[in-house]
Amino acid sequence: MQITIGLKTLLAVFSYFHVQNKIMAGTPPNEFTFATILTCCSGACGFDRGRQVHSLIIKSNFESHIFVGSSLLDMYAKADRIHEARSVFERLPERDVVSCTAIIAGYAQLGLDEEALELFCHLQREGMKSNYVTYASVLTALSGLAALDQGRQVHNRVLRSDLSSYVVLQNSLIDMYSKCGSLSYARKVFDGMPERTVISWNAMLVGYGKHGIGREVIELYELMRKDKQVKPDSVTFMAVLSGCSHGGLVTEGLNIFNEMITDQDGIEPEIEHYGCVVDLLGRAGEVEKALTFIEQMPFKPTAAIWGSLLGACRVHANVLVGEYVAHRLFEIEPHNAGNYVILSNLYASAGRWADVTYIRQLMTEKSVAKEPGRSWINLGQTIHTFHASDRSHPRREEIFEKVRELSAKIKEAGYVPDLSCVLHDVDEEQKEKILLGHSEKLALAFGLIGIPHGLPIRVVKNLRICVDCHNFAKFLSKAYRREVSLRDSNRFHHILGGICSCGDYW
DNA sequence: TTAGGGTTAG
Repeated sequence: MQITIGLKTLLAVFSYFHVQNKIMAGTPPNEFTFATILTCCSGACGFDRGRQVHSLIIKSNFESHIFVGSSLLDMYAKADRIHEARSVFERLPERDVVSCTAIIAGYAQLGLDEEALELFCHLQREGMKSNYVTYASVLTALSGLAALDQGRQVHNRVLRSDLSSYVVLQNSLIDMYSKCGSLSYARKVFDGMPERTVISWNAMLVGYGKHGIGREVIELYELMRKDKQVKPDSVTFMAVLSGCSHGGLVTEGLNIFNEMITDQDGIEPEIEHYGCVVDLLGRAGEVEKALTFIEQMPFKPTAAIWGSLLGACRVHANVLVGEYVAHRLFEIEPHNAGNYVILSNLYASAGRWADVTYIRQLMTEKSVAKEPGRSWINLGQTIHTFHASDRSHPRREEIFEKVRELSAKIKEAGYVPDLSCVLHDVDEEQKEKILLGHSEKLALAFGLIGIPHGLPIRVVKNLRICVDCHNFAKFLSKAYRREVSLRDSNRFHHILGGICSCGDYW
């Protein structure tokens, strides 16, 4: 990988000077030269060079050439300059499937999913033809949004096109369905595939893992071992180990890790696999064992690994190890608010309020800000997004009324607001008000209003779900006899009858 | 000559 980037950069520099020399020698570069050179300027490191090439392109009057323009906008998109990319796209006198796909993919790859979807729909209305790259790109955006209805529509379009047998597209569909919360559709696509690549298997395994269905992970993995067409790779093991961890299959996970250690498949465990084992041990409450494991592994622990163990310490209320781990984590990630929040929750669970206050002060001192939490819910074709205490929704009065009604009803059933989830230094009444305004609760209340009984309420959150909101959703599912599916930044929580598929560990 | 393919531990 390192070599590839090195070569690419080298090639970019070479091509650049080659072009410059040609110009100086009186041989002007043409559309072929520019389109090629730009593909070597991708990413942040090639951006300066790319911009220089752009000015040459303008001087040579090639900016509106379709191939040159497509590479140019792709170069900007890959350097995280989506506005520049869009403006190149808008200036193109004619568009084709490649230029349209490049800009849609640009938005999707930067996580600007709504913009990607909007543009896809707009260009389709204008008569854009899609090919498999276009569909794969829009499916990525739909996965990010968890927009199941639109995902199914795109699937239907794919089925009506002559692209439906593309393995790549089917892999995208598996991923889209699983990220949109529908494992059964994902499995349908998987089962219907005449041939599968290792990616197809991995996508399905990751799906089961994220949904916490450990048994299916193991069953599918065993099925994969019997399939002579395909061999597991490093990602397969990651998917299986993580699936075991999320699904609570500790022994199975450890066995599979040992199989890797004994090198049965020629795939050496990487730091990520060690990370999965830390998670596996931590989840099982073996926090000290996990710490020893970290100290003995042949890699320097990353923030992800310490983060996993800190999460385990929070769940199992191990303040001693938690404090140690948090400080290792603060050394690596001093500005990640999530870590401070978990340590604060850990202190709160142990009733160490002075330490909770200290963490809050520390966050202020270091000006660590929490990334704003955001939840959304799809109703038909529309995505409704909520921020904390969001009053921008046209049906806000109804929504806030529903949250209050909900809260009162589940309190009767035993729900107690977990005030330790509020880091602001305010009185208890205020804390409860802040908690009730959490974006997940607004989205859940809106789902309860808008989604007919009998259908699951599917909510997506951009961060890890908060402890109080998780508890709230559990009580809601029982009191209103509703199935709740919550996707957070980590995994799915399927909540039914007051019980969550994550086993309260996340 | 242009987009480019899907899966990755907290």
